[in-house]
Amino acid sequence: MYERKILPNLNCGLDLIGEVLYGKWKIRLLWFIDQGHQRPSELQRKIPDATRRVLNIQLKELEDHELITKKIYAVVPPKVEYSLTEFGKTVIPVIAALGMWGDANEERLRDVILRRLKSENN
Amino acid sequence: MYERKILPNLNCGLDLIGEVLYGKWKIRLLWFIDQGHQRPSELQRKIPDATRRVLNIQLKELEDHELITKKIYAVVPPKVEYSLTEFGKTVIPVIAALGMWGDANEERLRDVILRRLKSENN
DNA sequence: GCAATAGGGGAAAAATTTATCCCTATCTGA
DNA sequence: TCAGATAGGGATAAATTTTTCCCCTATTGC
Repeated sequence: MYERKILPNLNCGLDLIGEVLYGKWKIRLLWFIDQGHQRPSELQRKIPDATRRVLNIQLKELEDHELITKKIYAVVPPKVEYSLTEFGKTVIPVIAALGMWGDANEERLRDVILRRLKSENN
Repeated sequence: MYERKILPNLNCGLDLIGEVLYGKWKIRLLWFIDQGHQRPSELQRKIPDATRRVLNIQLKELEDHELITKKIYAVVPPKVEYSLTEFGKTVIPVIAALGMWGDANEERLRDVILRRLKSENN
């Protein structure tokens, strides 16, 4: 496992939430789990751009941070289900706020993001 | 300037907001600018763990994404002031929601984050 | 002349995060 | 018997982000 060399700042609320929500797919994972997509394979189908590997890694981090729990059924073929913890549920409204702002400004955001990409790759 | 090799996903609101808010210091920059700390040196004092260089880079990105504007005064020594655009102001409540959740769960978050760090560096 | 102030930026290194590739199991259905 | 589904993990490469280091501009004050 990778060992951090630079310790994170944990001074204020923004630092703290950043520490648990940063990660390319974490917010989406929480969102889809909340929507009832609890099995790894479902999540992978919902987030096809992520590789299985990263999703597993990020799910593990979410679990370590107590936002989700993992239930492994002793059956074959294996079955696993993730659920939000009570704590995890409290972060959903915050994610919803992020998504709503993004949706409300969809066109403009797409526009400025693409413009910047083009000038980068000028 | 670094040229991306993997294009970002811009499918949903969450992708879009992620694209403009990701960056280790961006949220804090927006927050402090909103609080009235508009000059680069002030922002640097507010965020001492970031180097000048990164703050400049991230401020430039926020500017490209039209969340802030930069005003350069033709004086010596130079004076620069950043302000939120109208668009940028609309994202502040979302950031506030992030910060409030983080503050409300401060102890627990610090606890789980530190626990995970220790087991990583076990 | 030299330091301090205020704001920048290039290049390269280091840190961190993601992606790629390959392997392990077992059961079901064709 | 072979393909596919289900879940997982190690090793390594590649991508991306952040840090480090060093340099530049111009004026004011001593």
